[in-house]
Amino acid sequence: MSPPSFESKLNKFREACHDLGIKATHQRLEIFREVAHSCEHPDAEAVFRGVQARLPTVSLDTVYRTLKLLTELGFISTLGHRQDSLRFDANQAPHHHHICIRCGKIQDVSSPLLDLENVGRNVRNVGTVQSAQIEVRGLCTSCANRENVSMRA
Amino acid sequence: MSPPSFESKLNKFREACHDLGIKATHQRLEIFREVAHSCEHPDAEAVFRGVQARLPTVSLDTVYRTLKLLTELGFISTLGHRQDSLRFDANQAPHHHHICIRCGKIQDVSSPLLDLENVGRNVRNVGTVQSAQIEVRGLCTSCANRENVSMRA
DNA sequence: TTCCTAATTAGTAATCATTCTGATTTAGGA
DNA sequence: TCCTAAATCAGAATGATTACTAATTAGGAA
Repeated sequence: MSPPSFESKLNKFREACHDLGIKATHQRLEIFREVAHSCEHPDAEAVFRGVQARLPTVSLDTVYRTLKLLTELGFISTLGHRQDSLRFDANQAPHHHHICIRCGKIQDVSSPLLDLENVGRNVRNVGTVQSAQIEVRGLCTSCANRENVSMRA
Repeated sequence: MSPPSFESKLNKFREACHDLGIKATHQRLEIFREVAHSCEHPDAEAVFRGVQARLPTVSLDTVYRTLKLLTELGFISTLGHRQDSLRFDANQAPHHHHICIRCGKIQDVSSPLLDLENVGRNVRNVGTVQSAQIEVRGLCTSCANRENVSMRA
């Protein structure tokens, strides 16, 4: 990320803190800086090590809390989604998954537009393609209907 | 999955065991059956509970080992991939990821063909789309080059 | 600048999915 | 049937993450 773009993000973060009544602490700013300046898609431990160079007394706990906060505020995001546990599937036909963000239901989705060749054509410059998994998140039809009903009430 | 199709898979599994010199134990067959007959995309714990009804002394460890084996042999697959630790990303522009299966390097990939609207059109029947994450796995360019060199040697 | 309170720290411990260990059992070929 | 490596079992260990406590620090409004 380029420096000017980071500075504007930093200011937005300060504003968001102000609006929410939470404090823009050194730790929070440094942790944001660490993630923003890394191209490595670091994990919490790596962020911790990076921030430690500038704030030697920072605690791992603060790093975890702050990464969670930044994610919730939409300033950073996670790669993939947290998996409480790995799930298995005996359907060996090529397909992808739709995961309901309300009830957690997982449905199989197949689509020629999302097939391996199509993905491969779009990824050629970064490397080879062996597999592609698409995780779509949203409301399943029953949760979406329930939402519509409650909105009308 | 329909019963006849499962029986043929079961036979293929027996054959594969024979070919590889590994044993087609009750536990393995029952664990395979459990995943194949479930439409719930179960996790290891759920498979364990299901198999326990038929094999009361089965251990959780065996379930984990067998699910791993079945995955390696290509009889089942996992939803997404195991994350040792969650990784973070400050790039908030819509993009996806290419993960090198050799060195683990993660690269950002963006493509209009893989954007949210396009995905949404293909998923309309199962629910709404809020976000879509694509994880492409393969070799990064440097690992692919190294592979080509060693193949020529 | 002062003050109030949120935030941080250190250190410990809980949690939960997963994997390892060491002893015991068993599949399946001879 | 017998034998042996492979597989299983029960329980302990591991590793990421989260939580707790009590004491300390520091943001930021007045």
